[in-house]
Amino acid sequence: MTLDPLNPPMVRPAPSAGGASERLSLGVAARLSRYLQVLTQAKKMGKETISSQELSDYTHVNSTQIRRDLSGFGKFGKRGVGYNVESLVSQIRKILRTAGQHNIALFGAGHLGRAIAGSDIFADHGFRVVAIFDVDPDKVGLVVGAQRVRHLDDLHAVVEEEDVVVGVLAVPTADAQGLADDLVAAGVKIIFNYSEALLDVPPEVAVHTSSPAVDLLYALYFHLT
Amino acid sequence: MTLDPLNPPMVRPAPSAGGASERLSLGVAARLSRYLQVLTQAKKMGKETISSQELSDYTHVNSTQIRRDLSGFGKFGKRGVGYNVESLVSQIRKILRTAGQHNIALFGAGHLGRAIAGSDIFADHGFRVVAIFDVDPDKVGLVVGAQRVRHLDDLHAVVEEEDVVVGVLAVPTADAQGLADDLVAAGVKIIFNYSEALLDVPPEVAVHTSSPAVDLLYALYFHLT
DNA sequence: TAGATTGTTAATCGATTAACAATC
DNA sequence: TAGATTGTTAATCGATTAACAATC
Repeated sequence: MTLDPLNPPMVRPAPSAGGASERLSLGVAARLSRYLQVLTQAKKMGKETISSQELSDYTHVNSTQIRRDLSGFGKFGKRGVGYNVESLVSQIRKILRTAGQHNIALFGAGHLGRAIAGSDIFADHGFRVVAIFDVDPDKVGLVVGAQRVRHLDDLHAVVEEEDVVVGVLAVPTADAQGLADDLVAAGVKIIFNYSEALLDVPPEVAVHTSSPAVDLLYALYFHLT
Repeated sequence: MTLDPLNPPMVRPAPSAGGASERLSLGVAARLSRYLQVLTQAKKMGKETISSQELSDYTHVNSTQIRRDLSGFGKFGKRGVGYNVESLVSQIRKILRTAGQHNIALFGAGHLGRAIAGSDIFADHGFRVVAIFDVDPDKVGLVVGAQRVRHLDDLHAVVEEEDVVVGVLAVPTADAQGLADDLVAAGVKIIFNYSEALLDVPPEVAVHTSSPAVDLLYALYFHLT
């Protein structure tokens, strides 16, 4: 990336959070999120500092690029030492503007839904499951994780009252599109899809589909060749 | 809204063997895998042809790039019509050299393990769960999906007899590194990690860590800005 | 034919890397 | 100091895109 002042780089230094800066490029935002994952776990394990080389070992992003991604926003590291894990976590959270608490509505109280509700993989990054829904009336009322399973009729009220920003679909493929429609109608703009369905949603809604098999195919290709 | 910039999977490519045919670049292999996911589902839904624009809508990969990725390997499309779904699936499988059957050993018979064993998300792409392991002696012997849960002592024998190429870790974070070590010792070269652990493995072993929270952070960034 | 969509080119943009001075 | 690691530059390589002729 050039530093030509006439051509503002995509990654513009964000002067001490709060100042409006340009939107990050897709690649930078994706990489910063990845660094955050590793840093969060490293912090849990009691690691206090981490070098760009160590981050590279875990993320498979080139270490020069890591330093470059970070130095665009400030001088977070100490030469000869590395980066302070805890402070880097909060710096990146600030850059990504995802420092707060974000509420999730979970759909599906089957095995996958229970696994998600019982995991802290979301909680560690500030996401909280505030409601669990299931279409099966037999499951409504059961307690899963810290939540009682609710009926779909409550969706609109819950989204409004709890400020739900993400809907997670842990349901059979056949049910996914209908629930996506409900979420869109309730005003939720981000859908995380664990089913295999190809969801059709309005352009302003973001869908992320989990695809472990795709990741495996990819890994396999490099293993076989 | 564009969601995924093709999150480069966290995979460590095995060191390239001598010369041989040109290996696909990381990006091309990742994108082809994604096309395969959409095509597989489109095929299930009875779709016979698909245009690069439709593929783009579902993968968020630019349609020109899709045509370019594909045309590098042959003229698979019909102008004015699009691509035949079924034939494109088999062409891409050939390109990725993952057309056969690949055997998986699954670790963890908890909610996540059961969800995986009961899903056809892997089966649709030629991956078959041939064994389930759990460290909990109380779970050994239970039937999950089509498998009886086994004791870890059987690992070496199963890997050899069943030609296991992938180990999937659906276990608590604290157990993941130990099992990764066992898998490496048994000769498995690809590990799919659903825990939060940062796994240390030899360079020839590929680790993919599932990180839904990272994907959500990324989606959230573009939602908020 | 008319409309749609592929295959391909050329230009631009972003990622990657080696190298190294700065400095902890 | 000596060793380590950041921050930064400059050069290269590969990815991405708009545009459009070819053609179904």
